Amino acid sequence: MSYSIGEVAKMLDLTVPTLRYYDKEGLLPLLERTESGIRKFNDIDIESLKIVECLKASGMSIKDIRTFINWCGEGDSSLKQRYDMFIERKAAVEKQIEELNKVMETIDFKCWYYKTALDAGTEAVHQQIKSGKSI
Amino acid sequence: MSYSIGEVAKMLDLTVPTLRYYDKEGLLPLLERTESGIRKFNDIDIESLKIVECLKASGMSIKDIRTFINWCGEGDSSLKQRYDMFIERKAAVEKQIEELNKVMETIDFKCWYYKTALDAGTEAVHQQIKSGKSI
DNA sequence: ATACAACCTAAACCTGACTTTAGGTCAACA
DNA sequence: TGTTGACCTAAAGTCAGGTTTAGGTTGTAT
Repeated sequence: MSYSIGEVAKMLDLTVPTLRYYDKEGLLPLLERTESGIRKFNDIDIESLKIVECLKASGMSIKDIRTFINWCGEGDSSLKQRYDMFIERKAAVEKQIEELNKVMETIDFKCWYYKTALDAGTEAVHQQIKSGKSI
Repeated sequence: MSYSIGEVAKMLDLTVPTLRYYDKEGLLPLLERTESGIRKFNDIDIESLKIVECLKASGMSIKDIRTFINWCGEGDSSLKQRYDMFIERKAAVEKQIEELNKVMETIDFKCWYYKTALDAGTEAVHQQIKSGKSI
């Protein structure tokens, strides 16, 4: 099976220019073309793009993703680098989740704060001792 | 207690120019100054900045944070908007955590994939049926 | 044959969130 | 009194990650 750039854009919820940009940035080094120069994506390209999206969602830059893609093209000699990179990504994502959990606590407090204020009709319900300007 | 911009930068792990930028962007509307124009941060400003950081970490833009800050200055008439905003933020953060958990699954798989490949000395250990290019 | 959508490139443009630069003021210490 | 470090502003610069534009080609349906 092979897909046009427009089909892939729909499948992965990306725009056509974004896919061209990724290609230009070297994230699709093995992408094939028709004789007339039209890109032909196969299932492995789609899987690669899903990994690219995963790495992007983990907070990696395009430049660092390209480094990884290049390692993939170098074969077994880069296995250690690639392993280390995923271990590092794991730690980074764990840290982000932790951070978001802390953010959630604050947001949950604010939801309660504004719900009670809204029920009371006024934020003054929360001004026990400390008064004055506040968000 | 009041603090200089440099002290606040250290306390919140921000740069001095970033704090000036936030001020210029209207995130600190009640910030006081000395007669000679030097910024004087008090404890409530610090708390406000912590909320700004929380909202930023939840994925909000400076522009939208300013809108919220402006609502805070409008008093009780904006309670509903502020409540709704936090409910929306809660949903947004939940979605991000969910997304990161999916990302984690893929990364965990890749950690396993590369660990076994590394132990075997070659990625070929994973090529059972489908062979060819792959990341 | 002709239209029309989908494809192509190169290059310019855009946005957000800062950072850097340039030129100046202020406050405390020796 | 001088000098040093921290403060100030306005304006320009930076960077990532795309998006838009302009001009052109391709392929399929009528």
